[in-house]
Amino acid sequence: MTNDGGKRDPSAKRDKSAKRGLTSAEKVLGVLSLFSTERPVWSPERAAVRMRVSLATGYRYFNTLVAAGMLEKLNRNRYVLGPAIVELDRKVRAADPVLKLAQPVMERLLRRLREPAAILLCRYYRQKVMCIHQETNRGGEPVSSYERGTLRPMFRGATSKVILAYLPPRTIVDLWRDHRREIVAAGMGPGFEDFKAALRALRREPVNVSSSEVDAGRTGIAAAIFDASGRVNGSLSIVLLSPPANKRAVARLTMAVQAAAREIERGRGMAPTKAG
Amino acid sequence: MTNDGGKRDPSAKRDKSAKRGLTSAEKVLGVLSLFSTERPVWSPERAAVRMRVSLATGYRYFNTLVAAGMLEKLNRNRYVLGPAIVELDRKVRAADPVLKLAQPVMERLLRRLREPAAILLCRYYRQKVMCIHQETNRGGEPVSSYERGTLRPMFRGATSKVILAYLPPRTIVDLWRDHRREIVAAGMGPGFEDFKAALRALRREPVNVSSSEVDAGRTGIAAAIFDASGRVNGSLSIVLLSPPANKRAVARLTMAVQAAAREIERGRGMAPTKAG
DNA sequence: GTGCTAATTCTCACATGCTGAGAATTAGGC
DNA sequence: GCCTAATTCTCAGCATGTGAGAATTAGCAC
Repeated sequence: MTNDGGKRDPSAKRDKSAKRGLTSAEKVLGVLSLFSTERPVWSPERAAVRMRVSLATGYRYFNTLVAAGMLEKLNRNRYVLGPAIVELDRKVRAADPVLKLAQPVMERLLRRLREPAAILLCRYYRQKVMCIHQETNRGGEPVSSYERGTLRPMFRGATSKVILAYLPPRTIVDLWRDHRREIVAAGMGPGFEDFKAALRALRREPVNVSSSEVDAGRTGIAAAIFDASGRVNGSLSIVLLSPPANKRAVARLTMAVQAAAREIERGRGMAPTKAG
Repeated sequence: MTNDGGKRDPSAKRDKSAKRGLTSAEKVLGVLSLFSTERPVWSPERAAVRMRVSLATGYRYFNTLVAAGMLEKLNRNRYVLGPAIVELDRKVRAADPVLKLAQPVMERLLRRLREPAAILLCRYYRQKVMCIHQETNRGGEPVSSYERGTLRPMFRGATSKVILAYLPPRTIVDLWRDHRREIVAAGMGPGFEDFKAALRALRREPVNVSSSEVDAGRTGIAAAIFDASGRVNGSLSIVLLSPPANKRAVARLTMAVQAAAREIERGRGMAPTKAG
């Protein structure tokens, strides 16, 4: 799904999974990850080649995805991601307790800001950080790169680093194994011990402030959000579109984002619908 | 996906599809439609019972969906729809040319309105109408029932009726077959000829105005949006939260929504990315 | 309309791999 | 660190997914 070139989820069992071929349903679902912003339209033929299946099977896959609404036939030979996805995301939003809690807090936080900024709610997803919700005091456009569903780099930017700092040890090990190069480039190397030390350092500050690490000229001020059992759930961050005026301004925003994160945490507790 | 109780897509071949059982991938995808706003959390066991498969297979289905990111394990026994859906919807939005064109038009249209209102962009989807985008001049909350991904009834409300009016004959026949009761209740019966006459009547007006058909006290003013080959693509509508002041106000809004729809249509033409 | 070509479905035989039942194992909670 | 429920594993049997190619359909040009 992450379009990372077909690399399997590294948090899955690493021992035997490599051997066994993909199940049929996995291959069908895999078709969805062919679709990207750069290449939003696919034909069954081209997909069949990419998935290493016959043309007939390519059509079979597309047909079952179309039947599920996950794909939509634009016209002869041209398919795009389908409306079922839109409907599903609505359900995801409706079922997300953190989003529900965070939204009003984010709106309130934004209203207190005088400078052009965006407030971001993000979470960890597959060795990256995904934007869940954005509030902005501009006409939307200038910060559109942070909209819901966008992925951000794991090791750069306050939004990500504040999550990274608190990820469970297993995940940290996996990240080191899979992204050593990137970690070193971000100044958290060169060894695993250095990386862990960098994370400890991040944990010492309640809020992370980073400038121009993702987008030039932008400053992120981020606080982690924890769930009831103390695990990191995501992050809340203020993204300033232009460099902050002075130290005092940064201090003020630091306080504000931290307070907002704590407020979101306070709202949790009531368990969502019970599963049977 | 529409949660319509497992009813199959009626636009599919109706002759032989009934006989053959579901393919494996179809069943896996079918699991996703168990999740709803009312019941957002499922266990593999309960899903296995609902899908008429063994417990082991229930776990297998959940595992492949989790591997694809379509489901996420909250904790032991509790699964929710996963972040891959969020990521996919981002791609859907990025690939939607109508949305891209409509958004600025909708913002501009909204700014011209003095009264509390929402502007809706909608489309046909599986015998219903789905909201694709919403712009509102209130604090979001009071019109939240129209947010992206929401389904609206096919035969009530201006937003839907203006689409219904131009659906292809095949679809109309299917709708009559599957929703006769509802159509009659909406005053478009009692016979198929009456239904077709009602649609003709709708087509005679460029804009449809309906009051309190979906939500009490609300008025919808909607215009159809057509694609380059003249097929109905969706609808643009103004939803007034309180009854309009007078006839003149309605006439003004009618003009405005129609002009906006034409503006969106004018923007199309440039073909999206070519498929291979 | 008529014909052309490419897209799409169909047929069928084969073997892959999905399935259910139950045993074995793992993991949370007290 | 126990205990019970959750989850995975094993395995045999057969349903069904698969590829190759033929048959059909649908869009498009003239």
